[in-house]
Amino acid sequence: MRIAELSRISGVPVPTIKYYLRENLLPPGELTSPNQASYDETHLHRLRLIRALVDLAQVPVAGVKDVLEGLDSPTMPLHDKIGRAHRAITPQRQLPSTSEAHDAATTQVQELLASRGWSVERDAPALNTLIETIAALRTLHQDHLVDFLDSYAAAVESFTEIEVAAVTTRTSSDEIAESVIVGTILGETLISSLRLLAQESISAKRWTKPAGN
Amino acid sequence: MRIAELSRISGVPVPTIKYYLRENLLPPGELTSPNQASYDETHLHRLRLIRALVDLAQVPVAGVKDVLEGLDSPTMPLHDKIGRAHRAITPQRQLPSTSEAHDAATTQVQELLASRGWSVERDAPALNTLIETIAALRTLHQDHLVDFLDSYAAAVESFTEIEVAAVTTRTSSDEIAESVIVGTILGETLISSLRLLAQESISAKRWTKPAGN
DNA sequence: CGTTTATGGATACTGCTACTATCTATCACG
DNA sequence: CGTGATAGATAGTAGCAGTATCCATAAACG
Repeated sequence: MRIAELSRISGVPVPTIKYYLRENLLPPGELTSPNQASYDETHLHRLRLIRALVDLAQVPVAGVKDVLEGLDSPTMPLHDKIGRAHRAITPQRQLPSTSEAHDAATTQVQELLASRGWSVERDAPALNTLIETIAALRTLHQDHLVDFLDSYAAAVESFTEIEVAAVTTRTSSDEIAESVIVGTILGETLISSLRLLAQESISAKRWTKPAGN
Repeated sequence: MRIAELSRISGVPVPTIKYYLRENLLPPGELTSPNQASYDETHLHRLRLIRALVDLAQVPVAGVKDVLEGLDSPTMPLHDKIGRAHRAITPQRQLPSTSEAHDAATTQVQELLASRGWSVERDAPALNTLIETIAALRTLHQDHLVDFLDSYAAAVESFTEIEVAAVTTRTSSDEIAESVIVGTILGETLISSLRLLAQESISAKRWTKPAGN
């Protein structure tokens, strides 16, 4: 198919497709002549993947590029591909000169990892975010959430087990990487939406009738 | 305290504080003379809240403004304040002309809500995101995650119960609104980080040794 | 009491991201 | 053969989140 059809089916404007081609998010079509290329199902699929990551999961284009480079690599270990996905959805934060709250949070996180038996690299992108978030919650006098950290972690673990189980049902090793990455990134969007819906439902029941400010 | 000290303690540059003042994210200090104002603990706290939402939770400044306006309103029902928080973290998406996948996803979500007994407004911001995400997952041939939607929802419900329990331990109705909003927004960051850590740990165990790419 | 430094308020400018628009030289198609 | 689409290159745009500059004061210091 030509670019116009690709655009029509995917709903992505032609100039945007050209932009993705320029940025190497999308591999070039097969040139049939100096100014004619033909695109196929793989391009359509890739384009849909890009839009899902950008629109739904709010991943910046540069991050999508990293993720896709990982997916396209035949030699990169899956664990490293996952690392790219994680980095794509956890913005790099500059470390803020160890404060008191920061140190306390670091300790708590270390304890949590130990008690749960989670082993992660010390420069895992999410580690910093978790520490900063806990420190922020404490500084904002919202310790109550932090007190339940362990329950949260337990519930989260059940998520991840579900996910791993889901992924391992797909045995084709070609597909498993994309499955994991999409699951990681879009799964986050999915869970987040579910959480907000659950919250709205509970909030409606609890705080619309008794006018509790 | 003066602006320089506010800046020093919070780590936020003076020009940025001025920017937040301009945008009415931060209430003006008390003027002691035409060009001198003094700020207090409430300004510091508000500033920290802004930074947490902006830096940690990636909420756009305009969204933070909405959320804070809600928090500052003495008359707005809590449920509406929560609505503002939800809108702040779910970017408005333009609906993409009902497609086949979209319709199927809509049906599935309706069934989920019914089976879980969740009652939400039909224009809840998260509803659309959930539907779009499910549609995208199916279009990308990643149905496996969607198949576990109910398990996800169950686990998510346990989150929210934890949260509600945590919040209700704080009875001061003045504080409850901020608690809920901060819990909603930073809680998302917290859960997301935990999930990534759990995933990394599992991924390390599963896919670094057997080179399973 | 004069000089240096900081401040409030207003306006302008910047860097970054994610596109859009335009242009040119083909090329396909009726 | 003429109309319209296309690849590829270059330039321009809108929105966001700050930064920078300026001015007229006011505080702090010697």
